[in-house]
Amino acid sequence: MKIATWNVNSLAVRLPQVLAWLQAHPVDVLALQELKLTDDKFPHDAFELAGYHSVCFGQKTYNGVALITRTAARDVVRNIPGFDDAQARVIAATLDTPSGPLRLVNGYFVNGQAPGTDKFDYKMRWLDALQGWLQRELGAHPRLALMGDFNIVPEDRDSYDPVGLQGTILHTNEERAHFRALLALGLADSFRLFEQPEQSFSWWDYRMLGFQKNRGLRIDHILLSEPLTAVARACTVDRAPRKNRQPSDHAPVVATLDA
DNA sequence: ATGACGGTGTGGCACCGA
Repeated sequence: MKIATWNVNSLAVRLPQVLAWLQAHPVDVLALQELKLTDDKFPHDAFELAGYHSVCFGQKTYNGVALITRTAARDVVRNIPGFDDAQARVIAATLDTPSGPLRLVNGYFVNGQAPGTDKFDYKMRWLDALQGWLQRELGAHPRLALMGDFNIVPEDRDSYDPVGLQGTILHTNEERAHFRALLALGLADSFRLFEQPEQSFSWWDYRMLGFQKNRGLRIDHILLSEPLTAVARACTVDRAPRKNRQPSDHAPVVATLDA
């Protein structure tokens, strides 16, 4: 099976591209971030016509996440239980597969603006809460994938300018420590399970010909628990949609699992 | 040092993203 994540930067604008991508890449799971629309405007019908179920958690203008799935999802959780959050950033659900239940956690992680700001503090509190909740989730759901826009550059090789951007947002030691803490829960970065081209990124700035110059960051990730890591067969970034006429600034990331 | 690009909202622009 294939599971994918894509920050679409407004589903209202990107819906035709998402549907076209799904037709060309009929993945079993597509985790979407930055819907930028409320639940009453979510296009469930369009996904149903394409052969998909959908569950969403949106809000006006900012944030918003959804899970698009071939089979119906159950046990849907919105945001991090016990963490009071005005922003819609997490949706989790379970799929029943021939290999057993598969828990999906889709997150639009906090950006954080800059170290020392209120937004950065919020990012740290949000990451603390996520980590505690995921530890419990992993106890309850051995087959778990944590996927989404992490807004964290895990290592220097995941940035177009690791020296110039050292210590700046998405690159700080604090953010990277949180990423490693997630791995320490028993998760693996599926992208690094396989050989990859150098300078592989998942986001490029709209400005200054960022994509054309491949000045990007790898901030969209699919982390797999141990039973899923054992059956992982590939993980790739699909750069093609970034070349569309009206692209998201992010590209989809796709992981392939046996069974 | 700044702004560049794109999306949203209700605007004559500001805010936010990464």
